[in-house]
Amino acid sequence: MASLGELERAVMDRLWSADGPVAATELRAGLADRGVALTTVHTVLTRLEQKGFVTHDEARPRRFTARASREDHAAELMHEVLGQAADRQAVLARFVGGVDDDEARLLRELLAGDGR
Amino acid sequence: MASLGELERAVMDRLWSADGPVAATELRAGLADRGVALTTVHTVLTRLEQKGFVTHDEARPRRFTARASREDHAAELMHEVLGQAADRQAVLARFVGGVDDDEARLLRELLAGDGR
DNA sequence: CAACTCCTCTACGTGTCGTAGAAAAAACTC
DNA sequence: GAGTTTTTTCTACGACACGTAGAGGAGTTG
Repeated sequence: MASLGELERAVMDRLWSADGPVAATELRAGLADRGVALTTVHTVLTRLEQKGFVTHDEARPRRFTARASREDHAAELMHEVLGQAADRQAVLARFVGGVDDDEARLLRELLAGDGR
Repeated sequence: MASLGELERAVMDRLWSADGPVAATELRAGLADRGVALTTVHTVLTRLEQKGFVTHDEARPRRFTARASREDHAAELMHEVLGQAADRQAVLARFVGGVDDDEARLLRELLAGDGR
């Protein structure tokens, strides 16, 4: 379960917030508060690509895109955690026990739709 | 979100499988395949305590216990992931979309119980 | 082609984790 | 209770991940 560092997460956040591919320079601008060098951004992007979270096109100022949406990523993580558990039912029971009312309602609706 | 290393996870697994507190020597025996030294086990236990995953009693061959059950731990992780998401509804939707039939059935039952 | 921008390669510092020895502290044995 | 064994603590080191970025080459632009 490859996980993300501080800066890596920050970069992913920008990529997720953007709609469409983003160039390294733009990403760097978005991270201005951190004052990181452009090469740093590149390094992080390379690592994120190795981890499979990011892709880039072939155009020349390279443009980077998150592979999965922020929500898909979170949902995938949840599935990973669940998948690694031996007793999934027990985990789900505890998980459901911890969701608040609104979320429980939403879950019920989501599950009601398809009569599987 | 403190995460676990390879050996740390192995130790947690033993603690979770055991019913009741376990001494370091017993843990080491359970990890015989790895051939780790007893001091290594102690180091790992100390770190796991620092991370809040483990407690020990005051009896003299110290006995260690996992703070949360395996299932609680997994459920907590899932909540952590969900909690960090901005749009929880979207995450839940995708999560539900990915569960298999059995799990969906179970979830429906779990949610049907309380008419919140 | 000269100047500029962008990308890749390489590298270093720091923190975490697996690993364990040395030595203190406690327990056990006669 | 002195000697021996077990347990615990303290300290340390190598490997690897991650934040960080310089050097230098590749590509773009005027």
